[in-house]
Amino acid sequence: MDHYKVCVTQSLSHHIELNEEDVRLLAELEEGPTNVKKHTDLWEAGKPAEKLYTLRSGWAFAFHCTEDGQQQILDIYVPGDLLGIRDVTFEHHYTSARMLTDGVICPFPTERLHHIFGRSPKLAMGLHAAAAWQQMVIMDRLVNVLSHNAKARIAHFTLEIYYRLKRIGADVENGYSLPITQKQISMLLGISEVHLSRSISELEEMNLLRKTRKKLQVLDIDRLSELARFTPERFNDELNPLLQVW
Amino acid sequence: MDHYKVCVTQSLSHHIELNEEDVRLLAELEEGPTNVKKHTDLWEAGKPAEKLYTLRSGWAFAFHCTEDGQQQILDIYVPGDLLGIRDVTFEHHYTSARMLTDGVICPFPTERLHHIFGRSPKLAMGLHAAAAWQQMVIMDRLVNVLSHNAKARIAHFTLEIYYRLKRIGADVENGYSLPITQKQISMLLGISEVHLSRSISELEEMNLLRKTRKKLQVLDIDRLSELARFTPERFNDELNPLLQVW
DNA sequence: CGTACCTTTGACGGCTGTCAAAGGAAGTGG
DNA sequence: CCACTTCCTTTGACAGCCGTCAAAGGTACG
Repeated sequence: MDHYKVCVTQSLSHHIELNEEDVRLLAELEEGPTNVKKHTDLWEAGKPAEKLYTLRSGWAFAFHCTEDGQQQILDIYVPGDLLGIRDVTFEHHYTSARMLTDGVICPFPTERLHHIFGRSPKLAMGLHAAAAWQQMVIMDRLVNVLSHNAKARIAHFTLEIYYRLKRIGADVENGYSLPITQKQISMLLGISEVHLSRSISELEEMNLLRKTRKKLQVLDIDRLSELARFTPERFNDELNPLLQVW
Repeated sequence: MDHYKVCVTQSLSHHIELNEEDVRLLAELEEGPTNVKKHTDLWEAGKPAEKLYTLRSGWAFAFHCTEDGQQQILDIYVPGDLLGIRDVTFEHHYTSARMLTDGVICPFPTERLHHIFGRSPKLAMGLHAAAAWQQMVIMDRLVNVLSHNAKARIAHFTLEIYYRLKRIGADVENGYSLPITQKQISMLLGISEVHLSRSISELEEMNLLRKTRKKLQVLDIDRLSELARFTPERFNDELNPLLQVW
């Protein structure tokens, strides 16, 4: 059986080793791949949390709507990410989520999660580890915003995406595509659109990176890492060996 | 059996309903309550993640040490919190953690977690839900920092602690004790110590809250909530009914 | 080809950071 | 119990990073 025909296996294989039986169980539970268009809503804040999704290809983002109609970007998803693990243990969605590009998703109905927990402790642990990994990324982003100025925040963001894409085997050496607007980046980083534009220009003049409308290239990873105090070891997501007992 | 003799039951009972058997299993696995002094280190960044802890009483915090010897506060723990769920799926601790006050903790060895996952899907789900709840709180804090100025951040922080303490049955109406320094609060909120002090004064002049050295009192919860765009429903942590199948 | 959206640039103001010092509160040792 | 030290909080002065407003230039899309 081709493991990667089951979408969620890609996400979980970062954390646990899957055997044939695990893959069979997941295949039973997961719904087939679905094509989704750019701007498709995956879920909406306040609605029941009925599914989680594997993002097989394409980008997506999570957001809040503020009362004045603006949307506050909260999170960004790249191919291979597991979407909605946070929301799915609550009765209602905490965020809304929408596709940034065309893509392929594999839905996984919430109520089938208890089959995972009931029939395969290892898979349950893998899911839990994936959630913990996501929490670490968010924590890392919080630290970034709490302690860095605009240029360092941009450097950190650049490297976070760089390593997340590298983790799923993408070619990032010659720049990676970044299908979000500067307005959206500015919200992720807590700075204004205008100041973001200026700060990116400064980083380009320093020869640290180069950004075009839809692409971002890392030019000097060492100086970027120093500026953002970014250590990629955090992204190593080996499961604690104390938990690997099966 | 008195459920609350097993510390971790208090934390998990927010998310799932525990029966006698669940409590017995947890009692088997948990180590007994231990008194810890103020300033005691619970764990250290980089070291193996060997235990998670229930904080039965007392306050604690998680932090990073920066190269210049400063410490960046990342998270704050109140009585009843489950400490280290994030770290425990990784081989090494991502953060350090230290007691803010004297307290009582119940250690839970990491390697026994697989007994939870192996023998009780419900408890495993409860643990997972507790982790997801913590991630929601962090996300909420990230949104706070991304979109609010100093005064609104302080209002948000005030309310976050208010509702977290209320959730565990503390009396918060007449003010709650807050055993952390303004320097530490300023790091949690991403503003300078000096500016924090000034902004608190402004909030006091507006009659929204009152802060003394070790106490914080909410005076006008409606206006505070409006200022911080804080909606306490997020802190309702009922498990998704789609997952309650046992 | 025209419109809508995205990015850049300029000007200006203000929120916030830094430096410095003073006043309190708490903890320590005699 | 008091003197002393240390830590915490507050206040003032000043600079600067960053937000807002506005408009122009560029790009994508129908």
